[in-house]
Amino acid sequence: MAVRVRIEDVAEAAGVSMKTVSRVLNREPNVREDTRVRVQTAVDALNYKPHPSARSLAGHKSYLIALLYDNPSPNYLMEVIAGVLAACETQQYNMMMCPLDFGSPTFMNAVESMIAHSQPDGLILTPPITDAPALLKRLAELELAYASISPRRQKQCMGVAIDETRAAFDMVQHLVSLGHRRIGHIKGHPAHGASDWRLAGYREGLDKAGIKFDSSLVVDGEFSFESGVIGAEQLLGLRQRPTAIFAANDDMAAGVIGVALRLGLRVPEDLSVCGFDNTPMSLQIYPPLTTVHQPSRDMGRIAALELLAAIHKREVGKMLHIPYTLKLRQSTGKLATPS
Amino acid sequence: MAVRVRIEDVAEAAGVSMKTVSRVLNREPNVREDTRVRVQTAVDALNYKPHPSARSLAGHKSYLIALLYDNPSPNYLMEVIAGVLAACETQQYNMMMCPLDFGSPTFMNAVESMIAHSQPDGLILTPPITDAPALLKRLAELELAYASISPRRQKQCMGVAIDETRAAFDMVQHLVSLGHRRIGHIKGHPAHGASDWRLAGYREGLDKAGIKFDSSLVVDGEFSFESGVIGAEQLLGLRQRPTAIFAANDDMAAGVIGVALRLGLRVPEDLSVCGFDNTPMSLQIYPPLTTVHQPSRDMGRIAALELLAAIHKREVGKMLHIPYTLKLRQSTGKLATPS
DNA sequence: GGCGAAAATGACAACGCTGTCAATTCTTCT
DNA sequence: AGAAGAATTGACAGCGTTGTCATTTTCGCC
Repeated sequence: MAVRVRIEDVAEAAGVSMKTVSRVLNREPNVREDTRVRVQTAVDALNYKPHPSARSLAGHKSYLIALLYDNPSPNYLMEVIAGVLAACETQQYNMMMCPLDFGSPTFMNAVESMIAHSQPDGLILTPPITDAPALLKRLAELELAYASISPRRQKQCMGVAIDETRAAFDMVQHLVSLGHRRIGHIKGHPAHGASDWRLAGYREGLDKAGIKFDSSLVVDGEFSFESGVIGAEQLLGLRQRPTAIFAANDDMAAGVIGVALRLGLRVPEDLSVCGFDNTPMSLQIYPPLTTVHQPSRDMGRIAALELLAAIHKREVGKMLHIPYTLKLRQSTGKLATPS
Repeated sequence: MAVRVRIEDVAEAAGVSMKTVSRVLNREPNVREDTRVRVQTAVDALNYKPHPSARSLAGHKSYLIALLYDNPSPNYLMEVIAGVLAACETQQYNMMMCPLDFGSPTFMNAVESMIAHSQPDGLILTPPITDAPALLKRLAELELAYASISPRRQKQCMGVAIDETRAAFDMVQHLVSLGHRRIGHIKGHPAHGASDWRLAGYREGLDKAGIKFDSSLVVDGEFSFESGVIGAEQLLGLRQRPTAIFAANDDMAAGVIGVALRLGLRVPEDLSVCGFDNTPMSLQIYPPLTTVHQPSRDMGRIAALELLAAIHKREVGKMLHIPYTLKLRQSTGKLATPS
């Protein structure tokens, strides 16, 4: 590789001092428009790229944001990552990945060590790490900025979320509109706020339709395919079994469909099934799954943009809510025989 | 945060010069054992972490490796990432993610720009980016080290792979052992070496079993669920349809199962289906999919370790082959009625 | 036109570490 | 014991930026 172009070279080419080039590059105020143009021209002509480490060292910033996650769905995380990277690119920032074990006793040690070593300028938290009290407390102490994606307690932090309760509510309304009255629900993992919100939306949906809540129709799950299988076995083993099952995510819904087929039930003629998340898999099973689409990539991008803005302006952002979409597919329908 | 502990502080605590501390930290030779211990003790006592940017600036290294990928399966990529991160952690390295569009005319510009900006010490290439001639040529020019995961041409580069041909061969043998003679194959995306290897293994498997190759039983695919659906419709629409279909990956196999169920065929009683990759989805469809497990996490880890070794020792590594596993599940079986 | 204030620019010292090379200490051999 | 050579250690100058603060230029106004 040819020798590196340095800020000094650009300064000479533009006939200004290094510091002025630095100002232009960092969009600092108090630079005359014509010198700004002159510098920018020199930068482009020389194809100058500032040295990240030098910037970081001199500027007392790492130009790094860390993405904290704990074993989420790869599909979900990859979408979030794509969004965060897109946001970082526009602002000369980098993203580092931080896989963590939320439940582990060394969780906070791992976080401390990561922070001490990498010195990120900010963090992006994904569920369920959004809701680790010890972590949030420590970040406040360190005055380290963070943005949360779908945190449980949304009032007190910056970040982005969708109205999951409303989405679940809409989904139940969809089932009701198809004629279903006995609607089962498989809950999500108790550590995730999403589980509560989706259950709440389920209950509100029943209320709205004037259907009495029946606790035997709600079973525990933990977002995994296997827990969906177990939940489905419980629900479909009931004397009066539900005609529709709303699983709190797609993986569990896939488990439900598997059990239904195994039991000789047709989907959706004998049983309607719906999930939440719109994973790629939801289109790859038979029948394609009715679900809720959460714009994860946008959420990653927006969370990162908020975080970067907060880092620059040193002010707190707000929790942003963005729209979701119901994906109505073939796994839900009217009953073949009127119940 | 408290004021940062610097190498100077450690040096003072240990009663040596900064340079000696640096030597201990970087495992350089020519340090007496007792001073090494003394320094290490001071490092631990003060919980000293070297400042990455300062190290990078002074050492003319970025301590960064870049992971290049183009829209692969999220499941696959997340496994690779986990492996690469694990390897990086042990050596004080960082990983950066580089999503790229392999087919785009700006592909090389994107790469150049990333390299110029981030100055990674090495790259990890994932399929199909492993096989971009322009990229490999440029990396050779730049003398930038890289490790390839499952590249098409394995002789000339460092990296890691499994014997995909042999795995496909084994899979066909499995189908033959169940009594199948008319075995269809849906090919993968032509840009991926894997497509060729798996097809080759399919043909070798037929040869071994003394089954004549029938080109009407091999159809094009491109690794997507949808292409699996189309391929299955072709194969199952044949006058004499196959009794088993070996799809070149799991997504396509899922498409095959969907079509089979839609046509009223039972799996595996009327049709055996198998895939490749052992994605989580392969366990979440009904019936669970027979497939080949590729240890992607290990492959990521090993590729990163090779790369880091090469960066340190400035010497070229070799292509490593590691074992795969056949996952025999319920989507393959004997025919219900002898054909 | 001249004055004071504000805007624009520049000089130079950090930032925290490693490379270089010189200085010191230890070995080994005679 | 002394010399040569090897092993170990240290002093110090960068690495390429930005922060600080001084200096110069421009502007508004009487």
